[in-house]
Amino acid sequence: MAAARHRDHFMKNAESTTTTLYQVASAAGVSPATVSRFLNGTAKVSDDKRKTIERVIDELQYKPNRLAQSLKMGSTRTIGVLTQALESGYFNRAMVGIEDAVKDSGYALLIMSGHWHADEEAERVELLIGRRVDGVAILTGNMSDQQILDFSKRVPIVAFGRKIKGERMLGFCLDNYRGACDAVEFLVKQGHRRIAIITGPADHGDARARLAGYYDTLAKHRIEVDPNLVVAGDFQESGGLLAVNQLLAAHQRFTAIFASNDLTAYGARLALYRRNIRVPDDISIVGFDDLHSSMYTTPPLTTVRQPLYEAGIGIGRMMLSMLGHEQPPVDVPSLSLIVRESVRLI
Amino acid sequence: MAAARHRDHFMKNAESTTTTLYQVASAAGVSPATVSRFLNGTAKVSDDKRKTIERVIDELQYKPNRLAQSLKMGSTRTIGVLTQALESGYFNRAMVGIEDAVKDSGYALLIMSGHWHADEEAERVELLIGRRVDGVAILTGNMSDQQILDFSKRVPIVAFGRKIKGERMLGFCLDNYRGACDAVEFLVKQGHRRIAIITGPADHGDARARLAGYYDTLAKHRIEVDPNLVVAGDFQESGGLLAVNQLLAAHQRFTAIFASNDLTAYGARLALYRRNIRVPDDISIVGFDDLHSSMYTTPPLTTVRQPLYEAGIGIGRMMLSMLGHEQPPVDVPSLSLIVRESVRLI
DNA sequence: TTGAAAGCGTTACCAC
DNA sequence: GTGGTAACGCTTTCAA
Repeated sequence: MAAARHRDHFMKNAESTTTTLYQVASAAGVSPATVSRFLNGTAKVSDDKRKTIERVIDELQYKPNRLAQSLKMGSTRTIGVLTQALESGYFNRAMVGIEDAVKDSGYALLIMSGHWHADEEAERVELLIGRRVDGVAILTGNMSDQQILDFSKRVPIVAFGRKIKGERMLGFCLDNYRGACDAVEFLVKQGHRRIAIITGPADHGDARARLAGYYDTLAKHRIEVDPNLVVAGDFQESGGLLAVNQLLAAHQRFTAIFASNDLTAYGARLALYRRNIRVPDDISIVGFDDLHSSMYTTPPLTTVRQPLYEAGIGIGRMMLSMLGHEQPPVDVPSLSLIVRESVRLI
Repeated sequence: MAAARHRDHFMKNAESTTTTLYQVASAAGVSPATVSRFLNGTAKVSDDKRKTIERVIDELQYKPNRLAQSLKMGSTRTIGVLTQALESGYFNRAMVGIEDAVKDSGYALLIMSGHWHADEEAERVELLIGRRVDGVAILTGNMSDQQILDFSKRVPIVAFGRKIKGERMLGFCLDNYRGACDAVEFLVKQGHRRIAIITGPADHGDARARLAGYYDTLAKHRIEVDPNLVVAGDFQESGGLLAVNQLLAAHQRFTAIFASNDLTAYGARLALYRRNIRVPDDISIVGFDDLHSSMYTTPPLTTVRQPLYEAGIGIGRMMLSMLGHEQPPVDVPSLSLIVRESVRLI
């Protein structure tokens, strides 16, 4: 499809005639100020004038130009959102929450993704600010806290996955550590002692918290951790698959796997399937995140649910409230273990 | 978390001082016009002036106000995207394509979702237009072609999943019918005769095309279709699950299931798992879409791949080219059957 | 209640 | 090359 060819065709008649408030005013025989006042309810407008203005407005199909409004008022009524990947079920769950939170506020979301790359993230935020968003929501990522704090001098920020707080900046986290403790605790309670963990990226805060939860819970139960059972993943299915292959190739003995996130669990589960190792009969698996699809894996995955949607609502509301709009309180539930069918009692 | 409480704290010192081009001009001892010319390379600027301007600009950390630019130039360099759900792996794959296509163009994406509801979709497009996007990309949805055509009088549109064409509007589809034919053909070639289909929503064009492919392919092979084997789904996992339950409860005989999309296949697969029916040993499944996760289901799903990413690239490029930016051609590959492990030869 | 007019921060035309 | 200045479409004093 030679896209370029369409150009000439489409460029002509590109001038959609836009009605301006000024035109409405003169057609209605009043001043622009009056029309503006009518539109915004800024002041009382006499009944007869209001009538004609109303009529003219829909005769002319007048729609205010938000650009001009924004320029004048210094607010675009737009919230920038820095996500990491448009295709991530994890982030998008939160995104839906944000979307719902701002739905009726007149704010729109300007979404950009940083792909877990600090430089790219900073560049996107810069872009967002350049576009004069009223605030930006940052979903985790790899920028330093200081970078974000600096940005918050230029624009209000709410950061998800950070505990930083500042003048015009709010940050909040879910307790990944506790979630991981719960998961491992559960495994232990089900009689598992040799529990492998497939970690997330080493530079990822959440991944580290989950790993810490693993270590500490094992320690708490005086279970010695076998370093051979902690193997690196990457929060992707492929990493989980590779990790299990590696475990198996090295003939490690283990009865359960704690996958640092659900995607990892999916990969792990496939690796097991390939070798005819049954889940949970032979090996138990617990994941982390509770992606929607974890309800439909075979077997359905026991996993730690992150209240991402609620977190999204929280993010949206916090932003709105920083922007001066009264918001109802939101309580983000804590992480909770969802017991399904991928763990067996031994 | 009582979001409202933060307000007072954050509202003060909300006035970030923004440097304007005018300030740069006077600090550099030149006219605004000159600064503008320098910034945009619109005309030659003498070396000494350029030097001072450059210096002043980064002393003052000047960043042009895009709002003012947009107002003046009549272009926001923003493309509106109407998707259906922020959380859909299907749409988001295309979204990533769009994102990549416009990445270096200076355009940003303003994304809104219509949730498959014609009214909401129209409302969003209206919002998008109100925000003066330069063009809008519409990803399927339930608006009528005429509605879209009407919108295209106000703003350039590229519509994915529609075959309509207009003055300032381009539409293109993937060939769902052919894809479905390929899927069913494959099943038949593998020896299946009693093939159930779990359909998508009846009012969904793609779903209907897939159903038609099912009927026609069976007919082509002189296989009589048993109406009991066509059961309704909803493009969600739950629908697939229910459908299979229904099939099984009615004691229908069948050796294969054609799921109208991958989510449906996941649900179907779980229903089978619950009854200890093996896939593909007892029942074969083929899906449609080839979501990323279909590579990691157990067994990995045989499915029809939709080149959504490439379609996204196409959408982005078509948009850009309608907007007057020369674009490289893109060829969107056709649908193709990805044979994995969920179908058995009988 | 209403209007005139001064911006908001740019760009671009018209002179010089 | 460069400066003055009129827009772009709106909101909001300030007067009347």
